[in-house]
Amino acid sequence: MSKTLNKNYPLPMYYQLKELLREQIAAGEWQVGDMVSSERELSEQHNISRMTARQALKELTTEGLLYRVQGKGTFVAEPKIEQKLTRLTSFSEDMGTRGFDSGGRVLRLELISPSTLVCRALQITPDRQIVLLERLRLAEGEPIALEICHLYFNNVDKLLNENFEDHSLYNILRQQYKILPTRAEQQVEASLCSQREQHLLNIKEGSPVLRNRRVAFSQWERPFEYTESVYRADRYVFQVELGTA
Amino acid sequence: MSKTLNKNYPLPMYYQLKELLREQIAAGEWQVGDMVSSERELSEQHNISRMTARQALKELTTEGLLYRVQGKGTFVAEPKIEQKLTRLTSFSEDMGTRGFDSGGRVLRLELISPSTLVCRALQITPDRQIVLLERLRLAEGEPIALEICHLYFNNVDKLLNENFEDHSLYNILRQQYKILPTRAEQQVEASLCSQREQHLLNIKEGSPVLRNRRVAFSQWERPFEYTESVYRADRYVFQVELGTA
DNA sequence: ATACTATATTGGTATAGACAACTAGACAAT
DNA sequence: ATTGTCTAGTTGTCTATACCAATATAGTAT
Repeated sequence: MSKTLNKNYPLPMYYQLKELLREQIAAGEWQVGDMVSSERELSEQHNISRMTARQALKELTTEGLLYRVQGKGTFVAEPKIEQKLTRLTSFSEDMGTRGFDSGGRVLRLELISPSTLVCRALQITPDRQIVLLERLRLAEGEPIALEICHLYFNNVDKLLNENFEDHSLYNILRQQYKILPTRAEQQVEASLCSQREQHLLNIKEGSPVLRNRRVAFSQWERPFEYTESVYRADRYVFQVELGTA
Repeated sequence: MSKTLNKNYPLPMYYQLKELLREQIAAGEWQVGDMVSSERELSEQHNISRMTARQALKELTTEGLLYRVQGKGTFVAEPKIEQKLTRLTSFSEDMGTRGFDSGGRVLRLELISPSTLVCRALQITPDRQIVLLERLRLAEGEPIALEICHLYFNNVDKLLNENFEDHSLYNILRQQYKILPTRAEQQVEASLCSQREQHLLNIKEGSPVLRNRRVAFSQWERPFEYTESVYRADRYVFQVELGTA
């Protein structure tokens, strides 16, 4: 019994158990794919009925944090948002090449003062310092997108020592900084490329591009990332699912 | 007891009840906002325990078909997809004008033979006839998008008599044809406008546009709509939410 | 080795009942 | 008029129990 739940206190038992499980998973007690305690184990450990433990597990399942297999157990699921966000960029490499996405040349990686736009997006004051990360994304060796990330959280300056050419940003955030992306708001629009973009993306003057602005939120509903991306229109299609997801 | 559930049959009771409720709602037995039977009513009507009825209601709630208010009851929710799809176009009219969206001039409305592309999208054979509906969407009197819908379902030809200038397509489909949009796949890309689009949208030659392809599915997982839209890039931003759905 | 069998464990379904929290309306007291 | 109180009806939480269905494992028979 690692941490007793508070009977007869404002929050329902199943809810307290949900929070506890969430914490334990965030703390790395179980990794993605690991089996968490079974319903019967939880009910004995916390002195609650199996149906109550079950409710907690079931709700965490519909929230996408866990998945269940009859006869086997309940397991920690792959984070949903990362799937969706990477599925976006991975749509760039549908032209034959498999795997080695997440590549890209780092153009800038530095500590800067945020613009007012970025301050609003990240909900911070202008006196904070943020990390700017600019990358050129490649597919089959060809440039396909220009991406400018603005990042802010505790100890964000440590990011300056990370290697973004070999590791994905989100993996680093999750593993080193305990930041779990859980939600994102994104806007997409079309426009023509600037001269700088034209050169970096290796396209003709006046070519159309897809412009992408994204604010990503952590498990604590804090915005930690504001990213502007520019995609070559001739190599990139933005895919959206509405309804089920 | 309108329709008895089949005890000891392959499908669980709560699942049968879910399906029954879905049918009753689709049949218009309850309208959006109406209160459906209470848990105790359902448990008495169908001779099941309250918890079983509760499971059906709760799952339909997480699926977005119902919503519940403690102390009041369980109610029919606004269809989710329509919210999302209309939120897209309604983003066009964020520039002051409220309300009178869904307007637009009908340019074509006729029965045609589908192209192979449309056949694949709608999962039909080329011998079927589909309805083509081309509309110019306006905001503040200005053209903002060109939209070409391809529609196929039973009695699709009746659509030729509908008035699309005053009523929304999805409202007509739901009320007259019992077709509930439940899911859509959508692709967005950027490109330059064609000469025809340039004239209709009243933009300059070589202007960038957002191109949008959408396949929408009914409650029976049948694709009933394939739509290609072209949006003026200077007046339209595509908004996406990732994660919370 | 392969196939079967028994058993234990897991989640899935279902029941019956209890009490809490909340809503809305009726009605009385102020 | 406002406030308080009661009541009936609703969903929310929780317990205790039982059995079913799918899976994993160890042991056994072939």
